[in-house]
Amino acid sequence: MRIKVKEALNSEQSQENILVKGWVRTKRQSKGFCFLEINDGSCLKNLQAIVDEGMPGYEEIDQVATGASVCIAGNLVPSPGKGQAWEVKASRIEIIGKADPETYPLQKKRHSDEFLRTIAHLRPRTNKYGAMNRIRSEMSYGVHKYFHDKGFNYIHTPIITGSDCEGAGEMFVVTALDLDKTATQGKKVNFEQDFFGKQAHLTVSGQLNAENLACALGDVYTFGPTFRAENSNTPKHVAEFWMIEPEMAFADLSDNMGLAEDMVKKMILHARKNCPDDMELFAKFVDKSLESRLDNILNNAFVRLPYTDAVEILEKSKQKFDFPVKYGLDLQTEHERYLCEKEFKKPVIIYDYPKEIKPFYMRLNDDNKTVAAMDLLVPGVGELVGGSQREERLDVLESRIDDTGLNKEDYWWYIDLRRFGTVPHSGFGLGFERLLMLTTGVTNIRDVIMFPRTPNSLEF
RNA sequence: UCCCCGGUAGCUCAAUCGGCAGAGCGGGUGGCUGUUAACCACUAGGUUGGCGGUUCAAGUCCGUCCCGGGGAGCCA
Repeated sequence: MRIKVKEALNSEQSQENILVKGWVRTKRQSKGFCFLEINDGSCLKNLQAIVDEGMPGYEEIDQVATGASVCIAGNLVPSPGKGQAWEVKASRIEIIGKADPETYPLQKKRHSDEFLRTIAHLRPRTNKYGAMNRIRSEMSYGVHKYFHDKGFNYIHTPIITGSDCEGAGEMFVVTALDLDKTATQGKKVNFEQDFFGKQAHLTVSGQLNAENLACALGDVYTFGPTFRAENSNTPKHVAEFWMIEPEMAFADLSDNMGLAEDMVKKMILHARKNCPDDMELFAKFVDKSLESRLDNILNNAFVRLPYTDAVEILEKSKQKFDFPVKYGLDLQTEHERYLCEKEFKKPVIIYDYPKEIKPFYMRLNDDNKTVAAMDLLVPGVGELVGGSQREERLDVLESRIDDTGLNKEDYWWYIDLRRFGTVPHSGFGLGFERLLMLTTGVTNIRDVIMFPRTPNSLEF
C-alpha cells in the first residue's frame, strides 16, 4: 500500500510492506548499500530509504540521481542513524523516471532566487518553493474558511468586463478579432464587430459586481485572478495576481477597517497553526525577524490615522523626503514607509483621503472634502489593502461621476443600486500575494506566485 | 517608463594599473559496510550576455542592444 512521506514520518509504529513514491532529493552511496532521500511534496521533510546491494532494482541504482522519480517498497522501521526517527528498509526499488545529472539544474546546494526564477517549472521541487506552495494552498483554504465561518457568501465575478474605467490602472484588452488582418488593412479597430459588440477587458477588480451581490446577499467576497496592464517593474507588482474582495451591506468604513485588521491577523494565525514546519523554514532561512514581525502585527491594534493627521505628522517630522508633503497630494512610498516603519512601527490604516485623489465610488464625507477611503500599510510590504465605504446616495454618486468626467450611461446598472433600496456598504481589496509576502517574509512577489506574469516575461 | 548596480564554467563568485581566465560547489571515474549538504583520490568543463569600436594587447576602456537585481511612478 502506498503511503505519503508525511504519513510515514508521522507514523506511530513500524509498518511492513509499504510503498513510497517520490523524487530523489539526494543519494549517498557506499559499497554494498545506498541511502536515498525521497520527497513527494506532502511535507517539507524527506523520507530516508536504505537500499542494500542485491535487492531487486539495485543493479540500476547507478542511474538514480537527484531529481529522479522512484518507487520504493519495503518496511518502515525505526532509524538507527541520527537525524530521523523513521526510515524505509527497501526490499525493492524501481526507477519511474530518470533525471540526467549532467543536465538536471537543481543541485543539493542552495540556489539563488534569481536563478530559480529561470527554472520556474522545477523550482517547486526545492524546499523553499515547496513550502511556499503548501503555505499558499493552506492560506487559500484559510481565506474561504474565515469568510465561511463569518457567514459570507463566496461569489464569482466576471473576469471579462465591459466596464471601461474604474480608476484602477491600465487594462488588458480581450478580443476575438483577427488583429493581423486589422493591421494589414490599416484600418482602425471596430470593436462593434468584436465578440461582445463592444470593447472588452480583463478585470481589474470585481468590486462593482460584488456590490450588486452584497446588496442582495448581505456579506459576500470574491477570491480570484485580477489583471493590471501597468508597465510596472517592481518586487511588489505582477500583471496577474489573486485578490480577495469582501463587500458588506450595512457596513461603514469603521466596520471595513475592523474586518481588514481581523482578517490579516487571522490569516497569519492560520498559517502558523497549519504550516508550522514550512513557516519555520522561512523564519530560519528567509527572514530571521519573521517571528517577531508577525508577533508585532498580532499583538498590536492597527493604528487608524486620518489622512489629514498623517500629513501633519509628516510635516512635523524631522525626516527629509524627496517628494513634497502637502494636503491634497497623494502619499508617496517614502511617506507611507516612514509612517508605518518609523513613526508607529506597526500596521497603519490611513483613511479619509481628499476626494480629488480617489475614485468616484468612494463615499463623500460630511466635510465635502474627503471620502471614506482606507489603505492598510504594513511594514515591509507597503499597501496590503485598499478599500472604502461606497457612495450610496444617488445624487451624490451621479455628480461624482460627472465631476470625474465619466459617462453615467456606462454605469447605469451600478447606479440603479442607489435607486432601489440603497444601503450603506463597504468593502476592500486585499492582494493575496502581498499577504503571502507578509506571512513568509519573502520580499519579491515573483517568488510567492509560481508562474509570475510581469512585463516581458511569459515563459512558463 | 525613468534612475542606479550587475552579467566570467551547470550554480555561487574571484581575476591588482588594460598583460597567460581561477576557486568552491555540482558533474564524471575509481574507492569506502549506517550515511545525513557523507567522505577520500583522480578528472572533464569557458565565444567572459550579443554586436560594434579604441589598443601591440580587452573579462577589464568606449558605444549600443538584450537579460537580471534594487529604487521610483502606478497599485493590491
